[in-house]
Amino acid sequence: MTEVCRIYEEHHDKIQKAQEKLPGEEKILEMADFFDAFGNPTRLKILLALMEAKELCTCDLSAITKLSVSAISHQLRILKDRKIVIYRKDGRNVFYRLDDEHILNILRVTLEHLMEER
Amino acid sequence: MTEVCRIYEEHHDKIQKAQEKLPGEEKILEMADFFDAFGNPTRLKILLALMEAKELCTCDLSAITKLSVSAISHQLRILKDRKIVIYRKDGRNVFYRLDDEHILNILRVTLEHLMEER
DNA sequence: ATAAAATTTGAACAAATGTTCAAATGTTGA
DNA sequence: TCAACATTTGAACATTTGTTCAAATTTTAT
Repeated sequence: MTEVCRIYEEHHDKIQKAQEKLPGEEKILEMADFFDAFGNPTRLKILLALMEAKELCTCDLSAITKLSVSAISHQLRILKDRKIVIYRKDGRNVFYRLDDEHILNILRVTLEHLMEER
Repeated sequence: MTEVCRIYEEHHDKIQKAQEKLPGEEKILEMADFFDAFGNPTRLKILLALMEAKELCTCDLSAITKLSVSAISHQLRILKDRKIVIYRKDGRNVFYRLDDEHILNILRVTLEHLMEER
């Protein structure tokens, strides 16, 4: 499993340094979960819609994305659990927003990146 | 499938505007694939290691992450296909790097975000 | 030429994911 | 109190994903 190539000696310092600087397993799982939340078309549509509209209820999101209310609700739960959206109840509606400026930022930087031709 | 709640009328403009501003399906799939690449612990470890070390070969990455060379290679293929890393062959080694500054940026912004207590 | 080294590839398999459908929950207005 | 509405939830199911293992490639050194 952890074979090692011959340039191991040569690269030893580099490897050790990188290993030390790697965040702990727990932090890495948290970070992967965070990115994973953006890495699904349905969830991403929700986030992009919230980017435009600031605040939308489950039903609005279903209308915008043309996906079932149930599918949207299941995905909203994941986004909620991962602290990517926050919600506010008003009567029988539940309104969702992006959690903070960072989320908006990450979406913006990435959109920008993907818009560049390569 | 596409039920509509009673506040549809009230939210109609908001919904239409959000729908118009949503990127096309293809762009959304591309963007989701991009994020998805970061959303897996193994791939994220690879990226974080490359963030520190600039350039590493398959075997280095296996040593740093303590995962099998084969597992690393499979994941490197995905990162390569999605233009997140680039590679350079040197003899029997293949050296990988982050594709560009944007990738580094997104990793930095996200690390920063996750480091904030909430 | 040949053997060893570094990496890639493909098949197989278990685990995780995302949608659908039906039912449950909570809320409002009559 | 009841019916309609908005949302959530759970089970089921097909699809996708990620690792392992063995075999194939490619390159170097002898």
